[in-house]
Amino acid sequence: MAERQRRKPGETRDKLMNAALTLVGKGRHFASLGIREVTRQAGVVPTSFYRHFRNMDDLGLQLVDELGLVLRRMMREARENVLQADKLMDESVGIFISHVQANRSFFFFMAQGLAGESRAVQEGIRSELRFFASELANDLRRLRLADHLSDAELEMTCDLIVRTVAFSLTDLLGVSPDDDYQIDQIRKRTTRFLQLIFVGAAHWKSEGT
Amino acid sequence: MAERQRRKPGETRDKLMNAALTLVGKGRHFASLGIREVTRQAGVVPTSFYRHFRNMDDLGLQLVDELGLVLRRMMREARENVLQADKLMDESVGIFISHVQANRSFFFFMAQGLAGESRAVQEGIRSELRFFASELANDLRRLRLADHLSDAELEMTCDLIVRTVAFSLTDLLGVSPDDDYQIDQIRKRTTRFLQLIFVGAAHWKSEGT
DNA sequence: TGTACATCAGTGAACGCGCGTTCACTGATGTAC
DNA sequence: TGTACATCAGTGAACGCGCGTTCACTGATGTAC
Repeated sequence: MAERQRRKPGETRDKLMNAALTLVGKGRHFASLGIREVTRQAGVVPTSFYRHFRNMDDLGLQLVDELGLVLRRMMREARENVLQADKLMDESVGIFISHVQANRSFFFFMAQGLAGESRAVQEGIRSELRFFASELANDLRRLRLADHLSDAELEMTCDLIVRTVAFSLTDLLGVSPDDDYQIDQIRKRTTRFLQLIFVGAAHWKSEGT
Repeated sequence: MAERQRRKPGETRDKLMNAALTLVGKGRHFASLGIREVTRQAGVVPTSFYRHFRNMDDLGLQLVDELGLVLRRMMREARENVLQADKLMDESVGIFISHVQANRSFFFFMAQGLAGESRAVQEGIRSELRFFASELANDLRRLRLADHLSDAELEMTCDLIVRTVAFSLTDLLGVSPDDDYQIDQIRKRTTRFLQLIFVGAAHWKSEGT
């Protein structure tokens, strides 16, 4: 081949990152991927890898950054579409699930990375989740859905919500993307979890804990 | 070497499983471990591996079984020690944390396996968690702490509790085992999560959801 | 506008190494008679 | 109790292969004058 070199800048870089994601999406664990394997999947010579990444950990870190973008897009869509407070949970969970379906590989990567080999990747994903929780807290304040909670209590509630949704992610990824019945079960269960947490938050103060 | 062959039956098998766990405990991901690496750590010749396991996945499956024993021991201890209902959560979380500290490698393996490469390992761990949740439901019934909840509601609550604790596991494993301050923070946060869930469960019915 | 040069992303060949797996062999233990 | 044999967990040598990484090279693009 070797037809054209130096196409659009960053093209090969993207190809490599997508190749890694593709392999992860096929069920491989990121920690077990090799450089030659990724370049092969990307249709690129092995040496090209080093033009863009120092090693696989480095590629992982850059995937975390892209993951951040995916999460932010999801958040934006949720904010735009959730207008009525009473449907907040239903719709948010729905948006979450549809984004997971549309970016399955990314979310596989995220689920793997939480207990992954690279401490840096782990920290990156964790900090994305923290950011997510704090944005959620802002939104709930804005919608005046948490007026009776102190900042610390609201933060705790949002933290628990994000964790619960993140755990549902592993349910979702364990099921075929075509299995609508199972996916709907997960959707319902996740929604009920969130409702339970909200009921808890609503009555938190009255317990005097 | 080759001093003695055929010592206690299963001795080498245990050595291999412990070697894999040790490597995982050192931060390696199970999916990236190799047969030669594990046998090296175990101080055993590579060919010995095949006397006990077909491949690394097989070893992983057998680790899941042992993990089950660890979890059952933990459950038993919790049942023996939690006598007063009002300290139930505090003490249970304490027992959980001390067992994680005592079996760190096992819990690393568990956290990794939930989003792991082998579908079988994943299913095994998931089913351990389900079992745990159903045992918890039994206990809460027995202690008459869930009288106002239907079976389905109680099951949901216990599921959420187990998930929350499992997620705290990843917090715990991300922190040095000597960092008492951070561990105490995690302990407190987890306890508060559980309290929030309990408050939610206590007021669930009154919402008419 | 044209020319000279630096930069940079791609290439293919080559390296030494560790990997998973096979094989035939060894000797201790368990079992049948 | 003794003997013959099957079984089984260990061993070390050997295999071919794919791995990560290096190197010198190529040619397109960007930049200075």
